[in-house]
Amino acid sequence: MNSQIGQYLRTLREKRKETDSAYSLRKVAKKVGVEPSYLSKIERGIEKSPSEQVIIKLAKILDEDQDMLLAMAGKISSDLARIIRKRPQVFAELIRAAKNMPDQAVLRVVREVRDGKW
Amino acid sequence: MNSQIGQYLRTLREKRKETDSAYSLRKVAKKVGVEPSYLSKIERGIEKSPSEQVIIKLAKILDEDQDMLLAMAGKISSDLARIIRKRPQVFAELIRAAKNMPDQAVLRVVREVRDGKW
DNA sequence: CACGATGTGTTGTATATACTACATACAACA
DNA sequence: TGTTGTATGTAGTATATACAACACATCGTG
Repeated sequence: MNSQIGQYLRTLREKRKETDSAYSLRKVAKKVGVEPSYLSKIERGIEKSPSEQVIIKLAKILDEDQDMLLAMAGKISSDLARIIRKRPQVFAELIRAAKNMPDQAVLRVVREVRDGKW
Repeated sequence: MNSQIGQYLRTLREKRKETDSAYSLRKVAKKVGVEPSYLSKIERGIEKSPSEQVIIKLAKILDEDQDMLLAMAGKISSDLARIIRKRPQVFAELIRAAKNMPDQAVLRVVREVRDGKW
């Protein structure tokens, strides 16, 4: 099922491994705190997506964006979820409004907002 | 645990029931497609939050905002989740940027976006 | 060529999720 | 007074989630 994130994780790790032997499956698994066999199955898409905790650790170790990895695993950062749940109607409007905007436009809005244009 | 949404649902339903006998627990449960005992437990906060499907049906029957009910149940509309997962980095930035904005400011941004100001 | 490191296969499992089924108890109404 | 509707209590269940434990085969290397 989740061969997406699996393949992606494997590619990232193998690339690192070429120049750094600390990126063997077993060593990464140990750093993350899971069994090697489990990580193996994740990378091969046999196991369903791991927990948010595990994904975040993998993101840090592999130096990847955690929001993207979580999305590939079909999840959403719990901090984002919390923000939305606090004001569900307002954020629902915001997200649905931005749905069809090109990235650039969204990011321009983000910058304006950050500059305190409100 | 979820006495929040439970109490809220019960209040809504009981209010309706005062003037419309179609809003008994049993009848609402039947409309939703769940066992009365299950709905009873949800309303009393004994049962964990129901599925998105059930919440959406309840929102329609009780004429409430489904994003809010979902949020009260600790969930996020799956359509919103899908939008975010398609472009996780962009939307993560947007949401985090809007985190501390007052509702009014967010809604102004929404209006601007809707008016095609991009 | 022995030995450690590496990846994988198999099996099991604790916990959570999202309910159903059925029995009991009360209350009104005819 | 009986039956109909209403809420609740107890027990059980199917499915998913998120892993661990351990044995096994291979591969490099010192």
